[in-house]
This record gives sequence, structure tokens and C-alpha cells, in this order.
Amino acid sequence: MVCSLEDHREYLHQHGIKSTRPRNLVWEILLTHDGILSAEEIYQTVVQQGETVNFSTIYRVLELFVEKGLVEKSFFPGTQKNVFSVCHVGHTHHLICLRCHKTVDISPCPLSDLEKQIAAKTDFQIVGHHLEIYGYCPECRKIMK
Amino acid sequence: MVCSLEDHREYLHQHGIKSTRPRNLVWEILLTHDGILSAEEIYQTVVQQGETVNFSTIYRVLELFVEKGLVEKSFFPGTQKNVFSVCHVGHTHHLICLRCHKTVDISPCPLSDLEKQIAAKTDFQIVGHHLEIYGYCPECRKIMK
DNA sequence: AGTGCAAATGCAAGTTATTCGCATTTAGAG
DNA sequence: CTCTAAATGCGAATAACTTGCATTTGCACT
Repeated sequence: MVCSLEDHREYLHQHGIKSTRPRNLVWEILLTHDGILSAEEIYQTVVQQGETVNFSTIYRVLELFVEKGLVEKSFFPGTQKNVFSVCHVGHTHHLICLRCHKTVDISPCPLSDLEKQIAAKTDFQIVGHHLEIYGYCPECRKIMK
Repeated sequence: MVCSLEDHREYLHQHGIKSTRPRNLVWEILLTHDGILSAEEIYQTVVQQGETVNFSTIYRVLELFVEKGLVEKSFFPGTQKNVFSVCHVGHTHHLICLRCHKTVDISPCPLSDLEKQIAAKTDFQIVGHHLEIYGYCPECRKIMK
């Protein structure tokens, strides 16, 4: 599915998000990059495109996307950094390469049954979970050998 | 299983960890507290016991325990904080109450089969994963009603 | 029991990632 | 086109953690 810039604006509007230059830029970067990105990486990509968006705006835009359910925020293992990725329909998880940061979606989410079992057993009201699996992708494995 | 202070020292020694006042304190706090603790909470507990341990020492001790495989470091959802908990034999995960931070172990780890499947499918070398499930415990659910 | 030294700690300053306050600018409804 | 609430840029602030270095301490070896 190839979408034009206009389509993206439309998509953001549909989610109650006013279209602005920073928002469009961040959204397109997230869409075109298959994988997870840190705020820093998004900022750098913006700069490489010859644009400027303030760092705090990047954070505010990302926070907005997360709030609206368009983007998922998680942690990159072994760092203090948050990383962001576009939410896919039907809740997936990431298999993350520790070397090149490439990600593969794990879907469907393997935890819905487990959550039900756990809720029944513990009487907790379960509201969410974080799952990330990490390792090294085939390419990086070769390089590291 | 009730263990004396001496037993704890012995246990640390067995893992190649020299026994010092800060290390014993942190270890005992982690053991006696059933749940996850942030560095800050550990620091506060030390203070409440009438002792003092420098904050950087707390971090260094925790990092050491993690390195030696005694303690697991994870993130508390919705914050920027790392939290720490004693590793149990046979790798478990936590069900965390977002309100009172009480945790329940989920064991055995439900992911080992999944990891094998994913490794076979993607040719990744999988080195680890993070899984946390969060929600509200029965007590907090009552209080919040 | 005393001694030496590598390792651990305390302290203060530094870093990193993220957030906030406020003045200015802008998207988009009317 | 105009007005206004919302978004942005900027700089400063904060939170959580890390580091460098001088001092202290555990403990192996007399």
C-alpha cells in the first residue's frame, strides 16, 4: 500500500490530529522506516531531509501519536531510551536486532490467552503488557562471526 | 525458607560478590520486599533503617547484581524508571499492579516455546526478552471503585 | 593480629533523555 | 480574510542515572 503525503494528512485528520509540518514529517519518517526509532533518530532523519523541528516538538508529537493510539512507545533493551513504532492493526510485538535495530513483527500477539488465564487466576484487572524479544538478525549474525 | 544475615553474605560470596555493608543492605531489602523496587525506593528503605548508602553506590550494587544474574532489571510502565527484583530460579515474569506496585510472579515463563518457533521462522539468534503484564490487583480495584 | 592492595565507596560534578514555561506562530473554522 | 485555540521554538529545568577521583575497606597473605 503506497500512500501519498496527502493521504497521510488525511489519515492524521481522521484521528483528530491537526496537520502541521512537524507532525507530517515525524509521521512519514515513522511510516517509511520499518523498525523502531528513538526520538534522537527521528530528529536526525528530519535534519538529513534538510528540515528542522525542535527536539521538544518531536517529543510532543510522538506523545500525541501514542495518546491517539497511532504509535507504540517501548524501551530499547540495554539503554535508557524510549523507541517508537507505528501501531499495526491487531496489536503486534517486536523482535528487535540488538546490532542493527531492525525489527520483525510478531503477530498475532501470543499473549491474549495467557492474559485471560492470568486474570482468572490472580483476580487482577489486566490493562496491558510489554513484550519485546531481542537477539541478532541473520545479517548481523554473519557479520559478527 | 528463612535465612539469616550470615546466610545472605555466604550466598553473595558464592556468586563472587565481596560482602560489604551497602551490598548486604541492598540484597536484604530486595529479598524482604516482595515486588519490584526502584533505586529510589531502595535508597529510601536504607535511610528508614537508619543507614546511609550513597545513591551511586546503590546503582553500582544493583548493576553488579544484575551482571551476576541475581537481580533482574526492568522498566516500570509509564515511567522512565528502572525497577529491580530478585531473579527466581527458572526465569519468571511479573504481573505488576500499577497502583500499589505489588507484583505476582508468572511462572514458568510462557515464552520459551514461542521463542523457539520465532527463531526457526526468522533465523534470528534470540538472546532474551522482556515481558511485563500490568493492571490492578484485587485490593486496588476495590479501593478505586 | 597486622599489613598491603585491589576493589568498593562517597562525593560532587557530568551526562542523557525527556519535560516545561512562555513568547511567537500557525492551521483551519467561520 | 480574520480570529483564536492550539502548536511550535527556544531555553531552561528536571529526573534518572553515570563517572572521575580521592578515600576507605574487605580480605588474602603473612
